[in-house]
Amino acid sequence: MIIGKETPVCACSEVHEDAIGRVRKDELPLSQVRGVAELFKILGDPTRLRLVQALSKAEELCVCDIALVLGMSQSAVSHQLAILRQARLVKYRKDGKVVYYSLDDGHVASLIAVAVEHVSERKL
Amino acid sequence: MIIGKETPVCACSEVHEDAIGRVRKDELPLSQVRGVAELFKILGDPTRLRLVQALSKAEELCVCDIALVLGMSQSAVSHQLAILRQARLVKYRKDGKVVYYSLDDGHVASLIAVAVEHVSERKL
DNA sequence: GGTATATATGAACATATGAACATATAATAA
DNA sequence: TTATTATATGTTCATATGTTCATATATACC
Repeated sequence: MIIGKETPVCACSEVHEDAIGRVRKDELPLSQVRGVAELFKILGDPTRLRLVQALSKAEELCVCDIALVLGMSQSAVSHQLAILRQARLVKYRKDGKVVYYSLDDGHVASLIAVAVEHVSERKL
Repeated sequence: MIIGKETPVCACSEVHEDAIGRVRKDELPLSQVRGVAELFKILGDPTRLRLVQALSKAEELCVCDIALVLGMSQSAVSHQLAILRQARLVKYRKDGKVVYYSLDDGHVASLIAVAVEHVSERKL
């Protein structure tokens, strides 16, 4: 097996140069790959997915609302919101003691829509 | 804090009934939420993302090709392919000793495209 | 000031995850 | 048959993750 471009580790002869060339032509820069992977990873948790989904339906929700809708503790919700905040998937607005969260971007909702469609269309 | 619909755990009075009602109206069934989350989770790893991305550029690639392009060991590639297979994101075709993998579905490629767009458009 | 409420954060814990290594399977060739 | 090649799988290990509990911060009210 050949690791990377230089180090020969195996004698794998089944290499398809043309296909490999096509793939190498438009590889995403690693920074983008990492960014995209992180986005998917964040959405790859049922709790956060439901949270984002809830926010996409309501204009905005306070932490208390979210905890109620998702049936989770305030602490758990707050932790997840912190993660979504760091990834800038949500934005927030403070009104007195209450903090209202909303989606920061429409892209995320459409991402989920495409994913739902894909999952729904699966033939068993 | 109120957990679920019944159990009062806190005296949170900042509940917005109307917004909550709207959210509850079209909640995704849990099975779909899980399915979508799993899809995102699988794509939420830089290695697998690069793998899928590579497959979306080439028609098909053998395991050896993938290992070469991604600079990984055959074993690591095979493990990741097993995960993608289980999730039915890829399909394969055997030709003698060689196994050729390809994307099972165009949706996945477009999912990634949307995500790339989202990540790219981020203002710093 | 002090108290209550809404949210945030830190620590601890159990579980999940990805990589590395060794080994197993399957197919071809000799 | 044995040897070789391409791929698959099992195991181990270090690390990451989500939740819970306890506590901290911030704002409003008395």
